[in-house]
Amino acid sequence: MPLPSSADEMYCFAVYTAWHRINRAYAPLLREIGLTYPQYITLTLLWERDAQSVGDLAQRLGMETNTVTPLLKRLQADGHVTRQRGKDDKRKVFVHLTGQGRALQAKAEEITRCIVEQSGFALPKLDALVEQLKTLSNNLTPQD
Amino acid sequence: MPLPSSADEMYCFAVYTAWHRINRAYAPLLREIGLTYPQYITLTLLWERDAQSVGDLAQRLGMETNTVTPLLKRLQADGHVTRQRGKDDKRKVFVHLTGQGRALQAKAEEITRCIVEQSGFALPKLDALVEQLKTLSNNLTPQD
DNA sequence: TACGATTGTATCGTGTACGATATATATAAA
DNA sequence: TTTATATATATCGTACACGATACAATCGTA
Repeated sequence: MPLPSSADEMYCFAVYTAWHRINRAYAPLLREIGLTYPQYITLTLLWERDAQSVGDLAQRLGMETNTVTPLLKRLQADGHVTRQRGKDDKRKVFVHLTGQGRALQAKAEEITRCIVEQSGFALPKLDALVEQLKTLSNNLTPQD
Repeated sequence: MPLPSSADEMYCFAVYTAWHRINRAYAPLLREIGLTYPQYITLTLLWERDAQSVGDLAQRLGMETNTVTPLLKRLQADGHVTRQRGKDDKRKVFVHLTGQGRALQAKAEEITRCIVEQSGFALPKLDALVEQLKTLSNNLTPQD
């Protein structure tokens, strides 16, 4: 048993480890299309709905704008998105997909399909897992 | 539904988010005793068994030594551990708890107890969750 | 014994992630 | 209209996290 002896600590350690391994499983595949995992997640939100503000993206990612801003600048530098000040409210910056950024979706879906298959989990089991994780998350940070 | 539309992506997003929220729930409490979450996890391994090598700690944390080395140096700078070259094998560096580092265990356990209570999960449910995460993790990176 | 390969740790560069803070814009109040 | 407050984003400093690489110590084999 290579985990902390206290039962309390095992639970948090397990989620910590699971996140690491998922990231490590994704990283080499995503690297082939020049993305990091957070960049991929961010693009996923944009593929679902284009032209979101920095704040909206940060809120949905559960991150701060000071994390998302440089990430978006890298996506912009790589030609996947553009960033434009809002005309209505000049404080806001809206992120738009480029053709190149939209074209990545097909490749990314292929990668995700590969990972999910590798997980060895059938859909009902994955659903239950996701539900539990959501409940856990919401209990820990109910303000969101 | 503030998540990616594709079912595939939801699962990985859920673990990603859960890890973030657990970290964010821990961070303010750990800050009171001057630790980050990875530092806390590392100390947990040392509280369980003292005098482990850098490589052993990295392997159990699922991280690379180039991540663990600076983390351990910070723990050393803060007076929680010492690092000593092995006498038998001089390539190895063994990490030992100081009295101060050992004294943190009581405070840290109190924090963890608080978090687990906040999670709102009874032990059998947590056990099931941990089992699923372990299976998922192992499927994704079976080489470990 | 010598020497090539392996092992254990550390260094460097890049990319998240967050707290604290700054800046500009927008809104509300006086 | 001026002032105060709130909002949206960005900047700065610190701490992970990893790939690539460097280096010294050790081991294996000739």
